[in-house]
Amino acid sequence: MDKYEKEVLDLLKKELKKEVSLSRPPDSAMGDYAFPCFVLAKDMKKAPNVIAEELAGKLKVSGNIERIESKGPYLNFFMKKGSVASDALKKIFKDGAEFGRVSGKKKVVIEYPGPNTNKPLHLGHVRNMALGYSMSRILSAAGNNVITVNINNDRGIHICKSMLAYKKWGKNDSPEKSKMKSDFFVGKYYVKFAEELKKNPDLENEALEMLEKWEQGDKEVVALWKKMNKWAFDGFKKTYKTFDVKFEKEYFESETYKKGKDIVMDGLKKGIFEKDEDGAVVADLEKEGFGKKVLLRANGTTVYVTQDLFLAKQKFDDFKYDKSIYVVATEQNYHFKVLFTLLKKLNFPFADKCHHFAYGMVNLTTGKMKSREGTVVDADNLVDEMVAIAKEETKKRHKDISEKELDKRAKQIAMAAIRFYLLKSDSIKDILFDPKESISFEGETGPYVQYVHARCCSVLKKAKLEVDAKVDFELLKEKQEQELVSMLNEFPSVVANSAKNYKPSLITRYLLDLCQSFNNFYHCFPVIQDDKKLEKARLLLVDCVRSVVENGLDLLGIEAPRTM
RNA sequence: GGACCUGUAGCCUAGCCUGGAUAAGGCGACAGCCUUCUAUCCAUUUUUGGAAGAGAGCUGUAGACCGGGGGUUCGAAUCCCCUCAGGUCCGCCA
Repeated sequence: MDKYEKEVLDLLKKELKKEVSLSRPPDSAMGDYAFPCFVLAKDMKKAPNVIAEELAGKLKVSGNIERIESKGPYLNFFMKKGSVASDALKKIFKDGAEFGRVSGKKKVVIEYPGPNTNKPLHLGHVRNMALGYSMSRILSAAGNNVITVNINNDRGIHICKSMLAYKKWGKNDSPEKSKMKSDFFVGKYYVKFAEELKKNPDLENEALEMLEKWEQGDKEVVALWKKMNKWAFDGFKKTYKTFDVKFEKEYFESETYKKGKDIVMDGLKKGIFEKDEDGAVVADLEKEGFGKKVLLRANGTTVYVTQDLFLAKQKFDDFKYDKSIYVVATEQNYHFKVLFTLLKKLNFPFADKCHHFAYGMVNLTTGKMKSREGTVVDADNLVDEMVAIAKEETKKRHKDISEKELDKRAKQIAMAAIRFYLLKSDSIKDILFDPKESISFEGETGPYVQYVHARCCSVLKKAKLEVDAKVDFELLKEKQEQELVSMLNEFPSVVANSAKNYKPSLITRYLLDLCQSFNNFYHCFPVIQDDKKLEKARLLLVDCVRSVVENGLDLLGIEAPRTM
């Protein structure tokens, strides 16, 4: 709540002797705040529009309130434009990159993207990375100490499948020899396995045998595993660099998959879990609606959820977090519900600090992505393709641009297009990845927002005047200007809301609205002009828009270009 | 069989948590604006047609009884119940 809202509320409270809440009128021309009078109708035994009218007459304007009007059952408050603009723009100008950020000490651990080492990162991981990256920035802006961790699923039957295929058909080939990015090289054999499996179903058993050998520490199998995992990791590293993803700590399933047993045994002792007739340890989650869940197999080995129990505790021991966020697809909703329920049953103090940040699947226009069938868009290929298109578009507009500058701009634009596209809709929803639409540089896209930033920079550069906050704020009296000011003012609460609800899409949405509003203003009124006083005021406004756009894009992991 | 999620103009989405005024944006369609270039002209002006877009611009119009039904409420896209459709999951795989 800002001080203006408080001022209005105080005035109402004084008159009504009770707490009420305000809303926003649908159109800024109808006022800055509105008080719907329905809530008073019963007590006062009067029609809401009568109450509104009476209040409008009774309430005395003061302070920053300019006037009060009744409109039907609503009481609308208009604030003094000059003081709102003065407060907002001065603060934005002064705070710069800090505007919208608050300080705090809470520790948040965020885990993503959790790759499997049997294939390269694909479009699904790209959404994961875009969300994880942006979410960590948003949380950090909202005053959290954010720690990024990654869990590598580097062992298991799926890993053995690509290993087996390489062993059988790889003929000692290597990424270097075949001039392939190393994780793509590994992925090739995962696809190969699936193809061969159709002809020879027995391969499934061979892979299982290999897994057993791996678990027994068979030298040859472990050596192959190390070799192929290194290829996978080397490839991932390059992709992470493209997406600017870094981790404070990495966990490896190969090192933790046997752990968690103690936790389960302890739970068994305390009677939280039970043994079934086959000797497996199970948790009865019928009451919660999750059925019976095996935690230790009859042979005493752990399962997926057991390992995650251990990792949750490990992460807490490592970081003593206030919040632990898992960025994992919605497919695993059930798994995380079970995991968190188990943590609660085990009375871990961090049980209710865990949050599954779920995101929907990315489907292709051609159907569902299946890495086994090779119908995926790989992260690296996607980036390459987008960069190529951005290059072409940029070339069209700048005939004599240097190759180096072109590369830089194209990459900036391509990454913005990808990130923005994946962040703009609610993360819970499945999205359809339409390559054609995603590469469009018109409409609700990252490049559109970037363009506004470039445009602001261009105006500021062309103007001969120095930008400062010593301007006559009363001059910003056009509707478009006031709307911009009030939108800029909202940025901090948008950031807070976005962090609280884990919704990066609120930032994208806000930026689109702001940019549209700015383009409208820019189109209607000249900034650079003979009236230097007005020019100065507008320049400050432009600079504040630029600043907020930059801050907003930063939260999405998108660079704000000075030129495009 | 059970659990969870999603259904909003032709298409893609926002709003749902925290109920409030006319359901907001984008794509596509249609109609315009602005700038430049070009064609028509001896020249100017006007008109018209074409092309490109200010560093990737703007405005307007048409298009939705918010999947359907019921309930709560002064008031429901929003909350509750039922129902239909789509998706995902429910393994001693990870």
